[in-house]
Amino acid sequence: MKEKIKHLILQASNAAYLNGDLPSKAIFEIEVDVPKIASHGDFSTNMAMIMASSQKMPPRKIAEAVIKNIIDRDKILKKTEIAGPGFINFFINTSSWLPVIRKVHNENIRYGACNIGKGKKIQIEFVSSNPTGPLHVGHGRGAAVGDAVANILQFCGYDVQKEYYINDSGRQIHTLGKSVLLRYKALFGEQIEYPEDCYQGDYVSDYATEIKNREGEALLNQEEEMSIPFCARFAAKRIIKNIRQDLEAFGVHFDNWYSEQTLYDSGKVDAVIDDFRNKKMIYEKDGALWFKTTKYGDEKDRVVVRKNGQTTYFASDIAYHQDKFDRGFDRVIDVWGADHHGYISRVASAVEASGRDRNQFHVILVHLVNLLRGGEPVAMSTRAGEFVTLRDVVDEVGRDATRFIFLTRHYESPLDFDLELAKRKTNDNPVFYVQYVHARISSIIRKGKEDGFDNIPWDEKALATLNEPEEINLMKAMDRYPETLRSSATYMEPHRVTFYLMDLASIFHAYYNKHRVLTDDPVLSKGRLYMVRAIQKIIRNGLTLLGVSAPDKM
RNA sequence: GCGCCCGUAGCUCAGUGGAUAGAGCGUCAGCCUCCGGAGCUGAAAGUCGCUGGUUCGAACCCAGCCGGGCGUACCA
Repeated sequence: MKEKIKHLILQASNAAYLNGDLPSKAIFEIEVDVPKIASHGDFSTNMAMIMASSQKMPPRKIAEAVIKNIIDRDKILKKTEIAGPGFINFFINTSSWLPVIRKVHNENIRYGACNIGKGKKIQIEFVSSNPTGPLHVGHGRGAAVGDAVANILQFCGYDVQKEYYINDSGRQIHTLGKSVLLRYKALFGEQIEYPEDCYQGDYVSDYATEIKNREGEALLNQEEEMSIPFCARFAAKRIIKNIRQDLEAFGVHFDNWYSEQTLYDSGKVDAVIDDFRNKKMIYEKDGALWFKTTKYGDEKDRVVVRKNGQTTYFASDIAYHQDKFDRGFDRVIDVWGADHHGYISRVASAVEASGRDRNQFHVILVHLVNLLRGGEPVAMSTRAGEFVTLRDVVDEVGRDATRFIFLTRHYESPLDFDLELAKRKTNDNPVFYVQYVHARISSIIRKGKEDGFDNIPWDEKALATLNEPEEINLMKAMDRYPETLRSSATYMEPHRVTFYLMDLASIFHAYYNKHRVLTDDPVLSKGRLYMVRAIQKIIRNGLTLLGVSAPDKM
């Protein structure tokens, strides 16, 4: 509907110029808004105020000229008015809202889809937790955000690939191997000092026991150069498997799992370093190799190869991001924890140095999750091995509530996640509020079938019975869904969908409370059934994009 | 010190140039012979951290302060 209004304004402005009502042809991007106050109409535009200086006319005069030239062929406008300093307010005929219901049914699960992506290949990499321990709630938030963004982008015409980057190389993996080996040795009665910087969780001992059962005491006599990598690979493999299972249980499925180690094995890291050395982007200083990230706005240059000859994480990241683009992605998105924000400029520099445009690379920073139980903070220490894992949370409060709550905030806002609250089935917990709409409508449909309303053919007369204010409100809300998705995709902000669904749910519940769908009048009942079924479809669409189920019964 | 993020109702948060700033929770007052009360209606509640600036118009943009978080490695 908003597009139609924009079209009318554009047409009117051109006509006004042609017949001399407006002196200038200059038409800007026309903004049409839904006013906050109902008395200001269904839509309004500020274009007359924006154009005042270029037209050299007072805004109200411009507004008059535009309104005079509007040709409303479809008779969607009930009236227009000029208000305040120069707003043009548009009031829509109630009957003009009706077609949205037909549209929802016709487009069905594609309702709200668009093609702003134009089929461009886009990769979104998220979670990418180190395989040194189980996923915690923070990773869960990243997973929920990344997955929802991916779904929304897909729905808006991008060709999306979801990737998990496995940091299976470097020091942390070495520490993991060492941790397991020490626990292993302890199983044979060796007196060992277990360092604080080793992984403390019980799972480390579990893997040690498993190795003991399979390999006996073979590792006791090996050099650590052999046994530590063995333990590391053994444990990492199992941890990755568990991570994958936890993510599947959370409803998150990746298209690709990419190993950091393969970047080294294939020589890509070395090749990138050589390449940039030749291009003088990498230079030697104090015995280390530095990348000139300052050239692209970073605060200081960054080390890629340490004095001791070991590469840094940044070295493989340069190769990794170059490889992403080499795989043909037009845009690359990384979802990181907010504590990594200091890393953005150096990776962005590397991307730019590789000849890509800066805005082809985008980082979504997901802020931390405070885990609470009944208002009290839950101890979370990875080192001490005391933490509630994502799996624990999903098992306790359920996948739907967990995912939905993660998406009830902008991702740059810290989030309190209260386990007791998440389990509550009240308005504290909006997931049920939204799902309840779906279940309620299913219930109405079941009841309707008993009353003989089954497979009802399309009937314009029935549709035309819809004219209650609450019904018009619902149609307006349905009409807003495509635009909500578009902005959610453009800004990569899934919480916009979450808020939309809560809003739609609220409007539905109010309607439900005031009016019956199944009435004594069969024509009216049919019309209302069309409408509620359309609402149900949107609720299901939206929840699906967020990775949340839409139950028929609760 | 420098950089990034945040500061909106008692609490948790929406709102990225428009008109009278919204929602949930909490508080108070109401609504079920009827499709699911996991629901609905109403009320009270605000100097949008502070001060300047930009303009017809600022919670939103700019500058400077004040508070909180994070980062500032030859860790990831």
